[in-house]
Amino acid sequence: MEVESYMGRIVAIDASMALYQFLIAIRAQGGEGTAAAVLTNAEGEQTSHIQGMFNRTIRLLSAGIKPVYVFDGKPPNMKGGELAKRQAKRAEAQKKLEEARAKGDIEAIEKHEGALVKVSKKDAEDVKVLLRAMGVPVVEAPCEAEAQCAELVRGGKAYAAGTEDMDVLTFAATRQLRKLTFSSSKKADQRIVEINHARLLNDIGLTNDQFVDLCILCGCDYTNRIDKVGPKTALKLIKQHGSIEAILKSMSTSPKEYDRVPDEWLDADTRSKRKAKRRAQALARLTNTENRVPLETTKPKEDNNAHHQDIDNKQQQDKNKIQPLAFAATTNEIPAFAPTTQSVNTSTAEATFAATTNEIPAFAPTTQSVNISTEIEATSAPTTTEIVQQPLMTEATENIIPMEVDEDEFIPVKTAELKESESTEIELEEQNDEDESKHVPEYIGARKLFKEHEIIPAKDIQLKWTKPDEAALRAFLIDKMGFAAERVDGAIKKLITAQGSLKQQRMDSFFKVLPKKVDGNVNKRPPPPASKKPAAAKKKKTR
DNA sequence: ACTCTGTCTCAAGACGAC
DNA sequence: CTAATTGAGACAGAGT
DNA sequence: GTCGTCC
Repeated sequence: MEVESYMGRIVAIDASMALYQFLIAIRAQGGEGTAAAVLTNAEGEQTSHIQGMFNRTIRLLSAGIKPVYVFDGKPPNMKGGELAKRQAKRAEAQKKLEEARAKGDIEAIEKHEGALVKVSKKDAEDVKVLLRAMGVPVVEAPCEAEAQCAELVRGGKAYAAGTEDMDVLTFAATRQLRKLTFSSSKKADQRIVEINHARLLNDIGLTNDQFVDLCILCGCDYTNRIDKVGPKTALKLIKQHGSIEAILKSMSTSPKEYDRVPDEWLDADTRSKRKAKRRAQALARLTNTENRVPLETTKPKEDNNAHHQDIDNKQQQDKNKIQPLAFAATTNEIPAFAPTTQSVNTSTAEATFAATTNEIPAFAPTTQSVNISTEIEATSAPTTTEIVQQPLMTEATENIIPMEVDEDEFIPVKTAELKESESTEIELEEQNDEDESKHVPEYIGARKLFKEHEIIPAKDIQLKWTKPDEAALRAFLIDKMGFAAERVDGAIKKLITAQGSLKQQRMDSFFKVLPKKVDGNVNKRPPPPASKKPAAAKKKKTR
């Protein structure tokens, strides 16, 4: 769509997301031997986000679009499992950044700084001050901003949610606008993309409930996923069975498939049964060495092997330790750091054989190691990095051993090691046993978050665009943030003009009764003028 | 040959003078 | 503890 | 359109 189509429309925007992007994108070019950095005022406070928000808002208003900015509240409870991963990642970036600084590696510094960008509470507060002075409404969401944006649209307070994040559709926003930054517009791929929720559901032939399930299957922020189920398969399964429950039930008839369902998705009962079974298998492995015999030897092709080596080496250099380990576990390849690297090329088949045999009961060679690591990550507390690395390290090392050690002396050694790692794992599981009985399958929690997210009802929100407070703006931007007075004055002039012309209503509101649109009436006929095919409306998220 | 998933890497604003 | 990403595109590998 | 600059 062209910008002009949205003249007079109210658009709800996730402010935190926007601020984050400004902080990443708006940087002063580093001089000689200096990394690019965010803009700051004399006190060293970040100002990039102020600059970005100020400009963009004026731009939107000038185009006749009325923005309402929605700020995040408290994060939802559920992100617990994911949280640990993110913390680990962040800590890693922090470390790398310091290393890069020590070495004076500009490129690396910039890269890792980008990964550490954050929007602090203060940054958000500053922007709220700015927006209020501009006469633009601000909404403080109790929880996730995307959910609140969706509510504003559903409740008719806004025409659409303006965000790149597909989650708003899962939150059932009536409409989403993407690429709202019509910068030097008119180019085909610069045009605003409108996605209509009802039409989307109609096109893919799902109810909203099913659509939510589909999004969960494809992978949302709140849950693990079923291995080997991506967008296509998920859609197929939902169409076939109608709900996640029905899909799980159907999968449960095939042990191989059911094994892919993450523990967290099972109800307490099934879950503890599965764990008991795992424990039994672990014990059996320890006591009965004959179990190690059967397997399928998947021979890697020579050239593939070379390729993986290459990747491993690279990862070892510039990635954290968890990743190469996980990689190795998944593929049964030998990690590059392994002491026995030399023998890899000559006896790949043997190595693979050994790795597979030691580890895993014949039915699912690759998934189990993955499951184990997920499990540990999910159950471990603050000290994630340590806990995760230990067992994986033991595992990986142990995979190597058989190549060099004689069977006879190998068995006792290996048993001892195994015992150690197994016990760690079991211990971790047991820590969780008290929660076990009240465990609710993860996908149900996610569903609840999408459908009953904490929000302020749209009817309780009044949005007003008022004349800017010129004095307040000058005080804030010039005196506090150190912006150039001349520029600010010029911008304020634009702002006043834009705000003034907002008073004019949309043309069609003079002769049409429906004010905001053909709402949520599911599958009512799609409005004629809508964008081309919302084929781009595939939900995808992999984290 | 084709389809799908999983993984990795990357980029992420806007103004205004020219 | 305060912080937080996201999506797209390219590509390899598994499965059919 | 590109490019340097915004703080």
